[in-house]
Amino acid sequence: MLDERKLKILYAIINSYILSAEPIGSRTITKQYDLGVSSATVRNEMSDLEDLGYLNKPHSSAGRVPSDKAYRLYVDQLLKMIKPKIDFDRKEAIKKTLLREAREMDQLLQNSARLLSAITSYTALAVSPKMKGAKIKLIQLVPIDEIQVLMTIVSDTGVVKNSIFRMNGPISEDQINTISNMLNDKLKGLPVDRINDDLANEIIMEIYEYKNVIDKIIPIINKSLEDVQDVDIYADGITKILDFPEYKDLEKAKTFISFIEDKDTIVELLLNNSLTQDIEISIGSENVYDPIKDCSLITANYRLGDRVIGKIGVIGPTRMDYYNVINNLYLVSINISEIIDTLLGKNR
Amino acid sequence: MLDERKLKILYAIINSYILSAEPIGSRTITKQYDLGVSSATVRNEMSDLEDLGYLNKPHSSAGRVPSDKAYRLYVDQLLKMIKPKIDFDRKEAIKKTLLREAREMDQLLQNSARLLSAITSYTALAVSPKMKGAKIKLIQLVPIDEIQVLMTIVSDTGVVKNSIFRMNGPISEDQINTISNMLNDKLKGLPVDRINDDLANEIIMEIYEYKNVIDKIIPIINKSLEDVQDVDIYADGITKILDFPEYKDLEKAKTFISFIEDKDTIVELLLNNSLTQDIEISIGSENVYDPIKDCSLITANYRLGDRVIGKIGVIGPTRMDYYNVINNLYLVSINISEIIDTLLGKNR
DNA sequence: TTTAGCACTCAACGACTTAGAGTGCTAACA
DNA sequence: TGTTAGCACTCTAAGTCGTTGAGTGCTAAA
Repeated sequence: MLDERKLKILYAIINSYILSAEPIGSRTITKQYDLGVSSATVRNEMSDLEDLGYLNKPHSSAGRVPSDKAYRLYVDQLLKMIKPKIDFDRKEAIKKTLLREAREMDQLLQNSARLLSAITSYTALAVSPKMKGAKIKLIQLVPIDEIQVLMTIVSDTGVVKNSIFRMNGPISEDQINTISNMLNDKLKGLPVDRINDDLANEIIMEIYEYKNVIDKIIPIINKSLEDVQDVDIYADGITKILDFPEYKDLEKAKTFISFIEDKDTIVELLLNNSLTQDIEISIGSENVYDPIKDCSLITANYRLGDRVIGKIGVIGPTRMDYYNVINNLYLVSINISEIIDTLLGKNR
Repeated sequence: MLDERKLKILYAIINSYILSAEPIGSRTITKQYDLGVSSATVRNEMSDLEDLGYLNKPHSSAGRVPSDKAYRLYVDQLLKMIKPKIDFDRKEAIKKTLLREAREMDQLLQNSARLLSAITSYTALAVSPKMKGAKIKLIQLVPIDEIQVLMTIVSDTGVVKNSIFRMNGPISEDQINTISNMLNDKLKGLPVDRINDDLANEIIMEIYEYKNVIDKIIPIINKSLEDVQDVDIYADGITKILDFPEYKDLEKAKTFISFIEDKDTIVELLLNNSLTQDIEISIGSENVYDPIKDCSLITANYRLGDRVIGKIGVIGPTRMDYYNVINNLYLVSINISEIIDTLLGKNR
């Protein structure tokens, strides 16, 4: 669509703007890049690029700024070239950092967010493996005392969730154990979100002698299972956004930080888009949520085996260093998948 | 030390400054408060108060600003008058809000932070019950598969901690159960921080037939117990600090937010001071940590029975609305204690 | 089609002025 | 001796104004 010279000029502007955050003029381009044409020519081309929607002018006597459309073009190009080459030394170095003091999933993800934010100097996000779609590996009830019972659920994605509930009346250890075994037999291997009323009734039929107890327990379990579906969010480098001139405005900064602080929205942000692409990028106005309509979000999946179970992401101004972010996000994500495999793998 | 008129003028200045955040001049005082003297007299008194260290001047032709010493005087006075009266309607209203969707400890504390921040319009903090000093109510090992074992520890403060570890080789369910029962017998009722090498050796002696296995498990358990001592931090309203004119400076705002984001420091901040006083206040330079040397921190304890197990707090500019904060913090804290008692109580 | 030249635009910056709030001192007063 | 009116003085905040410089867009020539 764009001829080669226009593309060259556009990329030059994007590169300069990513570095300087200041509107780029025609002379800056001709001085910094050897295009073999004069600034007047560049000026004409820039005017065309503006008409085509790739550039914007903050005001009539300022230079040009890339539009979201320009970044989109640029990023799509980038994605084609970036994937094939993985720097293995770099990958192993990242792995080493990720494993530092990370014996469990939560520390692994915490480390990932921290590392990503440190490398990229943007805000980094990570979401813990989602229970939805995960299979129950272990469900267990343990009496804590006469009326309190601890329910523990372990998923095949390595997530452990606890829930304490109280019975209406005393209940014996034997009763609890019987029910616990029963539940385990029935539910092991099932997807978490398949536990519904029908299944509950089936369980009740099976151990009818404990009907009274089960009747009381099932709704509690169901309620607990709702909580169990919760995922955790790890965010790091939230204040880094304040370093960028586009966020020198306090009101903007506040909106952004509040947005990142809101766990529920971030979960939606990360999990509500498709899980098919390895690297997902939404630029500026492509974002659904108002507070980040002048940010870009880049996310990557991590997996257990071949199943996508969670996401990590980086969010920053639209003029972010896409190359650096995409590269590192990708490296971190495949490292996470590998580490999870060694933590949980070998045994499905 | 200060005569009555000086006190009256000082309090007037503090009150005005809390509201306006702007240096207070002698005329402002005489207009807003009926002191029965002229601005010239007030001027003389203010000069004295400055010499005594209760007031500061931003520059020679500006009004005066209260010093930390002034706030300390003011707050100590306030504390004497505030405690006795508890508004029971208000207390119950707060309780209702705290209990909304709060079936478990983490939600209760989350709600507390949210509510406190909403009421006070400052940043609110809550720390989950500390394991240190808590007694083990239940410790349990469950095999997840051939080599993975889930350890669950429940404390009498209602904290549940999980830890998954892998054995070097396969281990039978019976073995795990025997060890689990053994540990439970030995450790139940003991303070978490009393589990050390001596005790480990004792346990090993007792079930010598499993020595090989126990030898492998004990260090893993010890390592896990370290993690178990971790507490969680709930923060809410971090960005509220940006609403105050004293934080219009981006660099200051950044330092503050980064400080609040650093979980480890916040844990120290909340737990490292004495637990004896119900309400603890540190004003400006009284704070140990540089980033909050122009903030005031007010904390309150919450309890299980008569044992202090955690803290909540509010942090804001030194010119905070101490009366409002102290009052609400106190109400929230006694509500938390009451709710914890009904959640865990009756059974020590 | 490209380019040199030039008039025009506009934000950013510094210099300057003004307004206003406040202080501190002095001298008079109760 | 404490209080107060009066006044000169100080200093910041806000507004005005000209200047600078980067940049554009148009025109006409190469």
